[in-house]
Amino acid sequence: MTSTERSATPPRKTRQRAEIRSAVEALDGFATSQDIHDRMRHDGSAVGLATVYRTLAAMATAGELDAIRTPDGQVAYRTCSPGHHHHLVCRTCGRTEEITLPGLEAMVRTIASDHGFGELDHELEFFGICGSCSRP
Amino acid sequence: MTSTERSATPPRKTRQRAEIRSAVEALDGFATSQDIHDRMRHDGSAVGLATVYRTLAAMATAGELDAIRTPDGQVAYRTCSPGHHHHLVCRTCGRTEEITLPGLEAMVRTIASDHGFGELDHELEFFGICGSCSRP
DNA sequence: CTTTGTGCAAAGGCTTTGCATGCTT
DNA sequence: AAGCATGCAAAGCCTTTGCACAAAG
Repeated sequence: MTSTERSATPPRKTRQRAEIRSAVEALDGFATSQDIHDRMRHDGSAVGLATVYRTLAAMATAGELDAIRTPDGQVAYRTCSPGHHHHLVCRTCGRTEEITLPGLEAMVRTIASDHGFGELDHELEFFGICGSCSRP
Repeated sequence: MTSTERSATPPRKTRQRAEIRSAVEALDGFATSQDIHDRMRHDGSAVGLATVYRTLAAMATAGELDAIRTPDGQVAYRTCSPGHHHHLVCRTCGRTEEITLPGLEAMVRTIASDHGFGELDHELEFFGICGSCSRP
């Protein structure tokens, strides 16, 4: 059931995968698979949409990308340290800022293990109204 | 654009709406529109799925419910919790535990205002694997 | 009586999947 | 040569929407 593959075959090096990686790394914010596909086509590379979906999902699973869900339900990816920072998204203009919550990690880990939970996935995004939008 | 209705017509009192409200309030965790629809049918009430979707969305907009998105993209609702607590959801068995993150509120508020953000909506749910599921 | 809510079913949008072919190893 | 990766298109899934009827105010 659960993916307990011992050592999955390493991904093959293909032109598409390389281009997709470049496209994602060129982004500074979050982008959906379709956004990335568009960007790539605009950039001259021809890659199938399905491939973009598959590759991004795989990269996210491999921990190379972070994936979040936008309020309207789309999946957005971003290259970022799978490390410890989250995002503050303005739900009016969409502007995104990175934030760090010092101490949160430890706090959560403690509480989680306290409840017997493991493999904690801290999907943790904040949505608010940024200064420009709240002060007309 | 933004819903700045001065005082929209108050919602009418219908049997369906009452039943939907009961169903949602009877839940302790999160439930999708379909979950609630199932529960209701199981409970003997006949309400259209579309009505459940519409009603829950309306209640969420009205601030009577909180809505989050599960990792797999569905919208889940819960009755607005009076206090500041969040949830730890097992992504294998679905079991939900309430957790409190002492100090988080202040932490977030500080950081948010630091970035000029207001009306912070701290939708903050954790998904992990509970003890029973990780230890077969 | 007028207006909003409900039901059913079809449409919509994002994402996944099947299958044949191409390319990596 | 063998097998994963890719492409295309079709299918899937959750959710929304149109329209006619029933119910609330």
